[in-house]
Amino acid sequence: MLSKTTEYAIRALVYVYIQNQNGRRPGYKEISKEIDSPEQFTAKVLQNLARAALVSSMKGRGGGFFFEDSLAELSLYEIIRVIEDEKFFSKCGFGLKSCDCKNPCPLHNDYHPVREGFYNLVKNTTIQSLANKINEHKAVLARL
Amino acid sequence: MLSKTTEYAIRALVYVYIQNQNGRRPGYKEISKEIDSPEQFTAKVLQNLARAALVSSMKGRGGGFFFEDSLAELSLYEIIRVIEDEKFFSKCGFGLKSCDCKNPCPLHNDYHPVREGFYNLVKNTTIQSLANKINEHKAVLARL
DNA sequence: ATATAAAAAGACATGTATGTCTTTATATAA
DNA sequence: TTATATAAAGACATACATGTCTTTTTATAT
Repeated sequence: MLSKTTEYAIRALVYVYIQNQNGRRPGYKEISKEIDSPEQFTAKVLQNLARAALVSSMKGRGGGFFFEDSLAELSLYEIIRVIEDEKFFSKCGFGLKSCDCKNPCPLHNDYHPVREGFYNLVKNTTIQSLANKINEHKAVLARL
Repeated sequence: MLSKTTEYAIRALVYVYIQNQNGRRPGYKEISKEIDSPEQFTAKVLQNLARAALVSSMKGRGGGFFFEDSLAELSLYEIIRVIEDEKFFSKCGFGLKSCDCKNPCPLHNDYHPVREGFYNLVKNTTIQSLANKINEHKAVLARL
């Protein structure tokens, strides 16, 4: 459903958020090790996220990745929008150039609610909500 | 959600089925024109479907693609299984190597029903049910 | 100032999905 | 039996996702 790149992005940001809560700014080497993702590739992904201002970074000794304290909750939707291409949420599941309830493809009526379910999921899920589940030991960030 | 290849496969098979009902065996040139897909690539896709015995084909003059009369309903799930890789329906949405209700990733509880919804969709939708919607003018096969 | 640690950047490598072109095999019609 | 129409097959091309390697820039510590 999500691309590997997006998966890395989400896991990385959740890790960054949790470490920030501990007063730390992790670098990409630490991050990739903790979330079990390729180091250099993760660096690229974080670079893109920083360029899109979804996360902040500092170069140099003691630097790393962090969220501004002022930052609002960051939904998975906003991450997907930066990395993939949000057209997923409007695209016809059958591959037609145009398709809606008025002029449906034969899959539309059944596909639409599934797509909406995924849309609601990524709209309502945030880096913070995921981090909370981990902090409460209700889930884990990586499993090797 | 579905790859382009799978979309072509489904649209092609629906067209084949409808034409079979009219006593015809369409070839890949006709099929690709009618479903708006790349001609040679569609030929490859149909070739793979025929090799997997999801559809039958006849070479030579008057040949083309068709379903055996004896054939049971063909679900989208069976097509996906041949073309993509069915692991989608068990894969962790967060990218963890293992993830289930007992040992969940932080996305699991919300993602699981969405994945199940898609699974039920492709399990319950068949080439025949899609063709029926088109025959009843409740939907269309292509829109250019 | 200099060394060090970190992100940023650019070049390159690999794999997979998607797509095209040409040739071959085969069934039917004439 | 020859021509024709068709699927099958193989080689090639392109785009994008994924991943690695090396160099550059920049902030901090000493």
